[in-house]
Amino acid sequence: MSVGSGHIPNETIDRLFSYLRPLMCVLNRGSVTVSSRELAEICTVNPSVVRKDFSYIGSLGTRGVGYNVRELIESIRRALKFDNDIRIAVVGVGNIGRALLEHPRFGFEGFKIVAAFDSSPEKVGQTVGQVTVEDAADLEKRLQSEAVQLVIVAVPEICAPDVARRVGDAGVNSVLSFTPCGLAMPDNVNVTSVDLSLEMARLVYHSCSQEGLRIGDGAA
Amino acid sequence: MSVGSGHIPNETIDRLFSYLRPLMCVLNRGSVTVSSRELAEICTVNPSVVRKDFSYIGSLGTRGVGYNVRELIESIRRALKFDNDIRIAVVGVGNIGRALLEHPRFGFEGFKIVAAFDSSPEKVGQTVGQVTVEDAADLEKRLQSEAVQLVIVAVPEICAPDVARRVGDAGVNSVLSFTPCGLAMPDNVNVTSVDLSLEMARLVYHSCSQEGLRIGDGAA
DNA sequence: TAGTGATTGTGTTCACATTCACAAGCTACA
DNA sequence: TGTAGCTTGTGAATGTGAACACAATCACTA
Ligand SMILES: NC(=O)c1ccc[n+]([C@@H]2O[C@H](COP(=O)([O-])OP(=O)(O)OC[C@H]3O[C@@H](n4cnc5c(N)ncnc54)[C@H](O)[C@@H]3O)[C@@H](O)[C@H]2O)c1
Ligand SMILES: NC(=O)c1ccc[n+]([C@@H]2O[C@H](COP(=O)([O-])OP(=O)(O)OC[C@H]3O[C@@H](n4cnc5c(N)ncnc54)[C@H](O)[C@@H]3O)[C@@H](O)[C@H]2O)c1
Repeated sequence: MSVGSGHIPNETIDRLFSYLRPLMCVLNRGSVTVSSRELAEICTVNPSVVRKDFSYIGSLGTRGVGYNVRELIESIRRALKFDNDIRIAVVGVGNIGRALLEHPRFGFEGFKIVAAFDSSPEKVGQTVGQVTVEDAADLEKRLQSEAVQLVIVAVPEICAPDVARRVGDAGVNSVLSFTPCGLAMPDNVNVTSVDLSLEMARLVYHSCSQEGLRIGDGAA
Repeated sequence: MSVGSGHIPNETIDRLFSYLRPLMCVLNRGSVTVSSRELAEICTVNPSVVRKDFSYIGSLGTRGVGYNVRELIESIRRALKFDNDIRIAVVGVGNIGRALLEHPRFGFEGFKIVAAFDSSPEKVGQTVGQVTVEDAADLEKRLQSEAVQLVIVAVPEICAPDVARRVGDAGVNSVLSFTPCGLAMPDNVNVTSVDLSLEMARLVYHSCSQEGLRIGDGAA
């Protein structure tokens, strides 16, 4: 019972994606193979974690040698259903929306922003990044005609629930929201909220907690 | 053995923070108490999760009644070491940095951006949000004089490792980075990277996975 | 072809987090 | 005062991922 027959843990999914960037570096460096130890070092994880992660998507390595970098990248993308570019739309071209649209890196990583929407007449018609901002009134229709797979919601908090509902109705089932409020969504729609406040609170908490650990560091 | 004598699970820390926003709403609504069932419903978690989370920071509820909202907020903030405003600096006032500086919500949530830095002469001297952009050359000195607890790094990828190192040297031990590359940091510095690509990849993966589950939804 | 050194793949063990179930304890009311 | 109806707090069971150790397997060399 090997090749991806069963179920892949959530944490493994995340790590599989996070291996892609370092692997591209290794590939550009000219290496043909990479060992679990080396990759683990780059990603600061345990080597056995790397091996077990790869074991979920099949036996890709050669004992005594390591993993073929090119094959590995290919297999990870396949496992993550990341073969083709992911088609994205941005709703709300304010500070955040603009930053996303002008961010060139997404294009290199397999994400393609195919449309942007705003309700403000001033914004509609502007070209930002690779796309021209469209009127939010046409949202549903255009999401379908552009075969959008994922929508990034970057509108003011008060509008977010309404926008999210419309996105869901249009048949898109992945939403990345920048408003930390909970968006009521049907079961078939996955929502993730980017909550910077939470990240910051966590960081500060952990820094404070380890404060007490700095004991006995007198010069020895 | 009750009141926060032991160790609080990481997941609980995250959830405790995430309860704060809904609790503020409940408070503004005028409710004096809230039950674990009600709060769980708002946050879409299991009620027993809520109760166990609160049990880690002491016995705060009244059986048969629920939790006093005001006391609860107070206790959570205390447990998270969130009594005073967290002092933050932003390095790199580009698209992302500007969005953060102009975001008013952070102020209401207990985060205070006390300084911003950029290396571009055009940016230095500009006032964005509540602060005036300073020259990045003064970074270390100013981080210390402003008693900054957390630095948000929003500079181009190529500069990030250098900026991070300087921040660490200045004695700040919490860094929130927008570059997804791994930043080598001493052990006493906590780094979190905001990786939107990862979030998007995860969303799409899970949407694709549950595709096969839509079986037998013929009109019944 | 046999021996050596290196690395993968995985069964097992361990640690942590979620869920469940229920006794303990509070309020309200007659 | 006693009873009924909730809701909390928590021990125990369950589920899930991480760490570990080691046999299986490969390339290389003589
Ligand atoms: N800026 C930050 O650093 C930051 C941090 C955390 C969370 N957020 C959240 O992200 C969201 C966006 O932030 P921002 O700073 O870009 O806000 P912003 O005010 O700069 O931009 C919002 C944009 O949405 C447009 N808009 C409003 N209603 C709309 C609708 N119904 N349909 C389409 N477009 C609509 C507006 O015209 C505007 O262009 C907000 O909810 C904010 O709370 C922002
Ligand atoms: N914009 C996005 O949507 C997005 C998404 C994901 C990640 N990121 C990452 O976030 C970071 C910032 O993105 P951005 O869009 O704001 O970039 P940006 O180019 O708009 O802004 C970068 C700013 O940093 C300043 N800077 C450069 N070197 C500096 C130094 N040594 N010290 C201080 N300031 C310096 C520049 O003058 C500029 O103002 C980048 O690493 C980017 O890859 C951005």
